[in-house]
Amino acid sequence: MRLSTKGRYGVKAMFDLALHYGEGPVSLSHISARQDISLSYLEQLFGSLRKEGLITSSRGAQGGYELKKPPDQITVGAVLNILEGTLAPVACVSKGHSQHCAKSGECVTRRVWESIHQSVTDVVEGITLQDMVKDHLNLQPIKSPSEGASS
Amino acid sequence: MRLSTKGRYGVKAMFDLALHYGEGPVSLSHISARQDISLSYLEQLFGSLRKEGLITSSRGAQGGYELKKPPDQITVGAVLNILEGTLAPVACVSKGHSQHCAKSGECVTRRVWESIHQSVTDVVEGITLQDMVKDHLNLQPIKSPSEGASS
DNA sequence: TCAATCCTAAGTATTTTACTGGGAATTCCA
DNA sequence: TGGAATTCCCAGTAAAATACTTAGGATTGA
Repeated sequence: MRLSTKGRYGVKAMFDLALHYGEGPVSLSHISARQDISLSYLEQLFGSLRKEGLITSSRGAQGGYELKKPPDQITVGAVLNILEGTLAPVACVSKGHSQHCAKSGECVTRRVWESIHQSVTDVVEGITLQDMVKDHLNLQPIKSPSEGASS
Repeated sequence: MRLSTKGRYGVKAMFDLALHYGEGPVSLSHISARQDISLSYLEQLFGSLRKEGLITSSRGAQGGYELKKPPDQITVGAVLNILEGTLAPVACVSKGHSQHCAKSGECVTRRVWESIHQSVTDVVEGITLQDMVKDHLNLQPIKSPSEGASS
């Protein structure tokens, strides 16, 4: 039940974009450095995310990527679905899966997998990039030049 | 986020044991035939399940496996935890994982993975083999009033 | 022009998965 | 007592998936 690096890196990278939302395009080299992810691997992931309409790109110098929608309108689930393919624990309960076993109607294990799938889906569809940004700001120690609060 | 065959087969097989709970040992060759799982692969899985105390074995002719506890005291989660290792979507939120990244305290992605892990755990810990048996009996078309449950 | 950047496809080493095989030990039953 | 049915154990292995890297082309701003 492990998430692959695609999903993990993808969420981290999208969070990074959310953190800089509204500041113009962010280059992959910056994300690569900040989040410690291989640049060329990121290129792959962002290709998929762009094709699926989550981000827009601008080429050339000073180019980069931006979220296509505000962070509160992009869920972690959307990112994971694109990069992981599906979050179904077994193939037979995933959405695009057309052919199912003859016994699917009376299959009790299938019901278990459906429950897992549903709960995972509910969780990830319920978390937006904006939520992550908010969390981040709360967790972050406040750095104020005037106060000089140390921790 | 796929479950491996170990987890899938393991739950199916344990469900089979639950269905025959109280009828003496069930041999792997029977489970193999009924659930359509390779016998020698099942041997591997049952080795783990036995070592972890979910089932007991009796060797020799007429031997086999039995649930060590009643079906309502064995959860799907217990089975999956043994066979899948852990249900954590990323290593850093799994239980036995001691070393964590320096930033774990302020890691927002980690919180996402924790939420997923928690929800999956809640679901699978909340389903017992008894629940599956009950479901199975409900789904099963009633065959004949005179005949009892023939499985 | 040139450097920074996106874009794409292909290649590859490593790891994981999903088994299979061989054989030893144990136990029931005829 | 012998043989069939079973668990038990460990090692091997083919195929698939993962996690990248490499190479190079296309685009754009300064």
